[in-house]
Amino acid sequence: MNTKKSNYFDLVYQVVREIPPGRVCTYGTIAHYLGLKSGARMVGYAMNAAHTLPDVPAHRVVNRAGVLTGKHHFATPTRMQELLELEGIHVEKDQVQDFDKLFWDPEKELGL
DNA sequence: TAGGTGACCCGCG
DNA sequence: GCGCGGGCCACCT
Repeated sequence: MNTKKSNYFDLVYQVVREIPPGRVCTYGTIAHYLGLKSGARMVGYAMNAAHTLPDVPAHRVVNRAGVLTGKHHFATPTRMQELLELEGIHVEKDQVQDFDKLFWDPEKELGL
């Protein structure tokens, strides 16, 4: 196990990994769920490091507007959208359709 | 060592 | 009601 890695990073990965297929979550929600008063920005940073982990579906994490803000950080700018479509999520112009319905709230789904 | 950036969000004008 | 700017903390160079 890692020893000098920020634990809160792993916490973000844990929540992201808990996101079921065909569902999406937001940075602010994860930050609030973990209690990261640091802000959703830190969650985005964790996603950047998520590239080191194979089981971190960062493509299921989008911003408050349901826009694939971080798609540009994937292997390819279209990788994120492709992955979401494979999950059955309709994405148009880098924007998640029915995002309001596909939204997955950990505090509710996990049963806080 | 120090400075700047960043996959964002909220508040104010 | 809408638009724009600032702010928060941690990682990177």
